[in-house]
Amino acid sequence: MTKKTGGPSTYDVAKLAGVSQMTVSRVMSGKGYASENVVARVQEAAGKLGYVPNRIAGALAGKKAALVGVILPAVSNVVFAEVLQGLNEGLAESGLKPVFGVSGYDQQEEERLVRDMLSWQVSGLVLTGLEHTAATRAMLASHSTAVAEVIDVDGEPIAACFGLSHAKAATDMAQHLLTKGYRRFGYVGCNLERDLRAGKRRKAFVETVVAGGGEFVGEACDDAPSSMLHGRVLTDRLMAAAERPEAIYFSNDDMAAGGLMYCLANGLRVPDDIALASFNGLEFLEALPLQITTSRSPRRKIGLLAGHYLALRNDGKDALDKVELSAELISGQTS
Amino acid sequence: MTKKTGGPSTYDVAKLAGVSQMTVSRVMSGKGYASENVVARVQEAAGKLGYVPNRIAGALAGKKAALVGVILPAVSNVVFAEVLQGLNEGLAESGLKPVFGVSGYDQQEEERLVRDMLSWQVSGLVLTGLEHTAATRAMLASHSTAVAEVIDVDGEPIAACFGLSHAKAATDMAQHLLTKGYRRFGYVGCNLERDLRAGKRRKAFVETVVAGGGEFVGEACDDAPSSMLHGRVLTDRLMAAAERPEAIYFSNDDMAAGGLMYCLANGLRVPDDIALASFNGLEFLEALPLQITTSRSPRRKIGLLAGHYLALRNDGKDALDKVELSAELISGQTS
DNA sequence: CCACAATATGTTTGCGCAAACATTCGTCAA
DNA sequence: TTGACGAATGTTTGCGCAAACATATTGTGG
Repeated sequence: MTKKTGGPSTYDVAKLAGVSQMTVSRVMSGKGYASENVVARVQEAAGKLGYVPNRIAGALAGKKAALVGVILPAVSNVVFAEVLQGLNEGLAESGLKPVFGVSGYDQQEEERLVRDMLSWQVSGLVLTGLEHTAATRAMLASHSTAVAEVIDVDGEPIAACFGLSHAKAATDMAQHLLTKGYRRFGYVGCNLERDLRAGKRRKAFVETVVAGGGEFVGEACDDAPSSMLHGRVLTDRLMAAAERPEAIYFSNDDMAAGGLMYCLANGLRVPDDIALASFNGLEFLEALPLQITTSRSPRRKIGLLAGHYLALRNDGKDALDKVELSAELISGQTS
Repeated sequence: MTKKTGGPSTYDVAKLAGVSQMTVSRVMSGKGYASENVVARVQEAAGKLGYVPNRIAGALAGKKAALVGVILPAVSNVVFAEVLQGLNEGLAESGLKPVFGVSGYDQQEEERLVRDMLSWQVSGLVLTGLEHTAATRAMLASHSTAVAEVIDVDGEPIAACFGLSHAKAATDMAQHLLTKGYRRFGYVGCNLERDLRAGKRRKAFVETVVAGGGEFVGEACDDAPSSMLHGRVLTDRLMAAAERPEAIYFSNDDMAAGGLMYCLANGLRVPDDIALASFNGLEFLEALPLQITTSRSPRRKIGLLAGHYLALRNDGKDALDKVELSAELISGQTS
């Protein structure tokens, strides 16, 4: 008798097809033997009843769910959407299904989400960055779930790690701008307290320009989430200061695009009056009137590697668990 | 004995705390009575063992999972990120956890995802738009899961529906442009085959301008996903045609921003040479050198309403199940 | 000081499935 | 003809939890 639990079960299908529940289970999963006759009868019965297997029960019986938990700081950012896309591709063959959580760049929230994911018995977990609360690390240590940390490699990974050195990307950019002859630098960014990768880039950038004989003359930052509008406002603020920089490094492309809009709207010549550089290399930059100098992060590739890793680990196989990719510096028209 | 199943169970905690499994269950869920002494002992034991409740088992025993499935066409689009944000807020109190799937604007994929979500026994489902395959509708009809369709209201909802009339938004915009004196119109869009809302806007726009004495002189469309870059390229294509429009309606803000970039880069005066209008009212428009005329869609509100609805339904309560919100026309500097 | 409620705990049961272990049947080589 | 093996199916069991149903153990008013 079909309970109010969400639909027919193997019991109902079995009765209708005149076979045992186990046979239904076998036909549905395609594992084990079944005669063509029985397969046909079971499938017909299942179709007639609108049977959908209960994976909750399947996961409980099989002791693990074909789920991977993915915890991202934000979804409004295309960067993470692209990581996700790569992950989906990397996972596609494996039957693993990604389940998302959004931490809002908050380690406490991340901890909550990790606990949640573990409680769903996920067979793999994707985390952003290498910084987590002690409790998060403890939980992960005591569970055997495979963990892949993505985006960043500057730190101590828990286990597998796929990303790039943000410090290096910023250092390269600083070097590039120094080589171009710029000496007086500014920085525009936001969400630095929470977006640790952006913080690492800022730090490396400042250190490199100073070490290279440049001068760091000022910055405009705040804690709001990054956006084009914010980039425009903060660039305005920075340029209003007594000492104007010759070149500005932005926390990311959105902010830099806002900076460019500020320049366009205020008649500043780029790069003669002010040079602009940023990080990510998102596609929308190509739509702007000037190509912004930036570093392209291998976002899709990162997701793909993480997906492959978790798929292999799920099959009990070992897999390449540390890959440092590099960001490609794109010299545009704004520097 | 802790099996290799992913950690300690209530059994282990119970033994360590010297109580029954049921008492552990009660302490963990906070339901039912428990003395302070026992609560403390159980929590200590749970902490010591790193116990994380197995919600798979809980869901099976309780006959339903505290999950809501959310199927969106894309995550790279801020629109959906904002809907998601509202949904999270609407769901926050309820203990329901959203699980996402991305359909890529493909109804077949949506069908697969719905099946998947149902197999996880979700207690609610959020779908985008009102168009689904027959099989999807059949599945939903035979399961008792609450369903909320969001974004669009132009059609026959399965059950609950929270969104806006895209036809009306486009009609309003057409009227607005007619009132402003424009008579020769063009359209730039993409992904129309799949993004049915965009298609509805286009159709209503064309009909309204023609009915209002205007002329529809041409359009540039293709099947790629929408992006600023694409908007720029397609605007170029449209403007290269023999008969140039006085005003262009874009499928959305990204495309329109691309159009604006085209104009800036090619020295076209906006709105004198060409007027631009679009749909969504995303924040990034405020960063652009000119405010683009657009309609603001109540994205967060839509998510919030859907979240509240599903939370109430999950508690067995009835809830407001149809809300048509309206898009606010924002008259910018590009028309 | 008892009756009865409120509180505090324990025991049994079953959710739906699949692993593990039977059992039946047919086929083919010896 | 037999028996041995694989193919095809059935039966039993338990995953971890929580609902349902006991059974103590307190406290409180009459």
